[in-house]
Amino acid sequence: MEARQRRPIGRPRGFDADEALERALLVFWEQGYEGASLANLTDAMGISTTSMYATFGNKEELFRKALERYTEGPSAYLGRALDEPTALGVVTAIFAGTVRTTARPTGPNGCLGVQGALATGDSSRGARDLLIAWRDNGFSRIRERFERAVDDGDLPPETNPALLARYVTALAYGIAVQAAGGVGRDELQDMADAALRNWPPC
Amino acid sequence: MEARQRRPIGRPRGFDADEALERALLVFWEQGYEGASLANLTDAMGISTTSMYATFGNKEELFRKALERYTEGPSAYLGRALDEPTALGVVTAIFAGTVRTTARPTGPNGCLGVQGALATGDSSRGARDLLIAWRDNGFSRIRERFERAVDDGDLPPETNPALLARYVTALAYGIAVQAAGGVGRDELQDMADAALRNWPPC
DNA sequence: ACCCTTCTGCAGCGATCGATGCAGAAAATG
DNA sequence: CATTTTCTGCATCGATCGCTGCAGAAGGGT
Repeated sequence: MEARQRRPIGRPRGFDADEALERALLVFWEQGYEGASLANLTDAMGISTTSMYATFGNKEELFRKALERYTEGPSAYLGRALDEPTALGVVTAIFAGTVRTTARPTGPNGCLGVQGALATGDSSRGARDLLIAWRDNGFSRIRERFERAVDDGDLPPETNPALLARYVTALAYGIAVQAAGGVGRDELQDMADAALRNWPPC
Repeated sequence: MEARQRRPIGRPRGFDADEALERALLVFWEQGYEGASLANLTDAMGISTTSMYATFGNKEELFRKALERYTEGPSAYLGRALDEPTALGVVTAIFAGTVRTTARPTGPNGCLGVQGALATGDSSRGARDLLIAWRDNGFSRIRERFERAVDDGDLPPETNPALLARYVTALAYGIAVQAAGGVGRDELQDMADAALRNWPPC
């Protein structure tokens, strides 16, 4: 069989779908799902609504794909953090990644997974539930990493991994909320450093 | 002078403005500023849009008044917490109040001051900025309380009150985000208790 | 009685919401 | 060349958005 078709049949796309999705991600990140209108999105993406619907489906599907891109891009620090050899290293990397991603010198502040659709009307419940599942997935991965740390003897055997994961995610979400309100990167990093001086906290 | 006019001039209101505002508060709390449409609000309030505009001004003013009601009602625990004699007592009360208010057996979950308008479109920037100021006010009151605790010798003199206040508010916002996602009251309270076992954390 | 003031119900305002139908353009295929 | 497939630009859809004009109702003052 062939390695890959040279070009797909039919008229080729007149824009870069990846770059368009990146632009859409930035709009969702800054304005939230409900605050981002189709006009906002397509303007930023540089395409017509027709092209958007043909390529991405609809607004909710576009949001879902933007969230995937966010997970593999700005939020990819989580996966790397979980590979740190110690629980302390994991949490240090999580907090550093959270601060770096949510309080940025340019671009949107805050976390898409938090502010994208935290409280919504009925018509946006799909996006809201999607983010709830996204956050829950992050929590579960951290909890499982702490379970392994307990098994490794890295964390004391009496540690409650779920409780500890709740603590870490809560602090990370709190950092994201503060960053969304304009609190600066240095102040948030100092706070995270201070919180890490007591580890494990419970 | 008289104690009070018996009745104001003109046709009297056909509804209880306080109760209508309470209903509006619940809608904003659950659906956010952008997710709460005028139809949602007036339906819940049991009045017409005309009466709403005559009584409260417009949607943004209604939100402002609902936030005031929230501050003096569900969020009033903050003021009481700051009156606790020790910094540890203050933080314990703040966390307990946050958990109790954001993870409720009935009614909206989460914190209006966080999820009411965290990321919005341009047309809702007023509500967003209002909540940023609301959160900043809470932060400042906690920071000032910690400054006093340092002066009192209740907290070590090398304590950074602003940093500590960032930590407390971050954890509280994190609790609110988790509660908005459906995390239960007991689990959040256990986490807060565990975090308090190390105090001050920095 | 009469006027004045305030509130309510109905209807509808222009604008924007997310989403589509359709004709033609741009490519591969034959 | 003609055919097929896919994508684009234009125009627009019905629904909903926040909001308001207006006539009449419901009270007080004189």
